[in-house]
Amino acid sequence: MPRPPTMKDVARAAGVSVMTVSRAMKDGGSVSAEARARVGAAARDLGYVFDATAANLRLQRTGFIAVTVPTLNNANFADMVGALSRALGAEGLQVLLGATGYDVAQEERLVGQLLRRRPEAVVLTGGSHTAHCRDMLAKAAIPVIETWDLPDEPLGHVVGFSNAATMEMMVQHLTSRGLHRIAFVGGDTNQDTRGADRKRGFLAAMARRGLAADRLIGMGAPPISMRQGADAMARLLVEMPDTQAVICVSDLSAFGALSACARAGVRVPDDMAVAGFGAYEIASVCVPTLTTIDPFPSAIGAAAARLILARDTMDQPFQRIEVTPRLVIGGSTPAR
Amino acid sequence: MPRPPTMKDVARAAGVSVMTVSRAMKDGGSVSAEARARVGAAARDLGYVFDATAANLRLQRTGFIAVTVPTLNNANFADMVGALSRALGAEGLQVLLGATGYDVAQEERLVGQLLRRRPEAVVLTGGSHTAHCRDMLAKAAIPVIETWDLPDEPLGHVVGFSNAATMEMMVQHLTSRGLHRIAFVGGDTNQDTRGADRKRGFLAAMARRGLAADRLIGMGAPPISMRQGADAMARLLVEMPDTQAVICVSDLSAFGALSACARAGVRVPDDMAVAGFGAYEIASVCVPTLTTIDPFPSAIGAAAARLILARDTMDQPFQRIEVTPRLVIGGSTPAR
DNA sequence: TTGAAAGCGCTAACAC
DNA sequence: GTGTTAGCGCTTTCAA
Repeated sequence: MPRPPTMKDVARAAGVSVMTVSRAMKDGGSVSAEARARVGAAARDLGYVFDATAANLRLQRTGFIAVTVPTLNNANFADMVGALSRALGAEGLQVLLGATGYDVAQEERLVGQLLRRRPEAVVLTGGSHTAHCRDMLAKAAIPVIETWDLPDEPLGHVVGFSNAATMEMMVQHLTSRGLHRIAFVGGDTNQDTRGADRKRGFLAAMARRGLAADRLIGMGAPPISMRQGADAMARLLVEMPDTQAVICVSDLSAFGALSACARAGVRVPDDMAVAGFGAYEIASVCVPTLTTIDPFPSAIGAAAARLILARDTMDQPFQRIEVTPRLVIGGSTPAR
Repeated sequence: MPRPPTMKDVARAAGVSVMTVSRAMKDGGSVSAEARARVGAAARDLGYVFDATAANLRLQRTGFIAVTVPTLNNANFADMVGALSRALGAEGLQVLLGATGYDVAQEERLVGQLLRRRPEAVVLTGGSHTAHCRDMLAKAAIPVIETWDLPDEPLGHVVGFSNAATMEMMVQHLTSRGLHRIAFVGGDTNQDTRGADRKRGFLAAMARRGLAADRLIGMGAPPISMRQGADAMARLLVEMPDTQAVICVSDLSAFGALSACARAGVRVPDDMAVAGFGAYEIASVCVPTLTTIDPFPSAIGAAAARLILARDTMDQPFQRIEVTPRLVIGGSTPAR
């Protein structure tokens, strides 16, 4: 298998020096129209493909932005990455994506791998990381952006929101409808730190109102699936049948809960109110529609992209951008 | 901002040559235990991070596998990429991911960008590409794997299935239940070529049985959303109320159709049968569960990974691996 | 406008 | 076991 042609090959074919080829590959280079044409023709003939690796080494700029998400298989994270990727791609930057599986140890490994590629910035989901991971990121001396969270001790920039505060909004909504016996369905590990934050927010919001927050259904390790949401609701209907409302850690589990109600002949919202998180498409299509929280994933991605693209002009101060989530009231909680 | 430390810096600090550092960074290198320890300590002190870019240039191996999908925001593609990424990551290969937006022109641009990174193989979704895209891939002289399809003129390896044939399975299922007035809901462009293939397969299957296939609802450009599925069903109920069954291009639109039936008081499957494609989680959770086709996305990803990892040992012949989809009968079509 | 030389950080090959 | 040399493909710098 012959090795792919290099600039040297193109130069020889075009009868010019490699430098002229290099200049001709760029837009602005000062090259005579004739030389440029000859180079273009030679490159086409040879099937020349520019080698970004070599250019990166010389320029000490890779054009990579490392991004970690808990999982690819989640519309919220996919939306964020999509928005980020589009905005960065327009400026010639490329996303280098990795999934942590909701596990800080795997995040640490992943970040280590990604840093070897010399990314120009790192975008992380969440604000919880191992000590070694924090250390690596600090030493990398590149912009770090934590998202989907408002960490107390951020590594750098932050684009996020308070997961706990969203539950205050939701509990407020439910109690305003006269519902007080409220359950929470989520994971029973702290692996999904944002989910755990929402559970904490739920507990705090209930405590603030003097309501008992002892209806907690833990469904194992994240991500909590639709099926697990359905199972949780089935358990709840048996074990705590006087429950009036259920807040689920995500719309996916909330939809599962909704389905379990449908199967059990429990009317939503009359017999049971159901709320989710995430404003996934399903929330606006299912019957009844789901009351949920929209965290504006693509706004988070777009804001992160803006921070990255502005890194040269306004380098120093760490930004803390809050993207305020919105309560979306659907048919799964009672009308006023 | 100080430049990150290089092997030279580590070598100086450890009192050895760069070559010894290089050897100490690998597992197998022949380095004395003492030197290895000194290098390790120096590297830790300096916060040294191995520069994969430079090593790649020297080794002429990047460790990148380029992967294109229509969109990240799709559980089927996310599953495929996840399986691929896990299998490749275990061997030190990294996925370089890009989204085409269901657009061959954008795929062409994307492939051009990705090839500049010198990937060691390319995994594409689908078998339709622009002429220039095919040309670039042919000239790149690296393994190319097309997935989710069985192209007539593949570029290289293939891991997929016949989208058209899945619709034969589905039409067979519906007619065996005595349903003959069957509609198809999908896009009305050819951008989603796999969706278009399924529509062709539907038309052929109907023709084969002498059934009229004139109940086609086109909902615009892909991806067809849950909402569009709901809108399509709403239209169908008005415009062709005697329709007995609807096949939707994906489970997402099928779920939308299901919701529209629920809203309209149409009983599924008694008054209307609904079928989807993809075996998304929602299909097994919604009420009733959806009859669908499981294309085994992670099997596709795993098979592609195997082809890539075996590229050295069994280089030449192009493989054509069929991952046979399975009909999953749910409650949205009538029991026998 | 064009070219020659030097070097980005790393490693294969070959000394010793 | 360790060091020296050369060079991967590109671009900056400087000279013509």
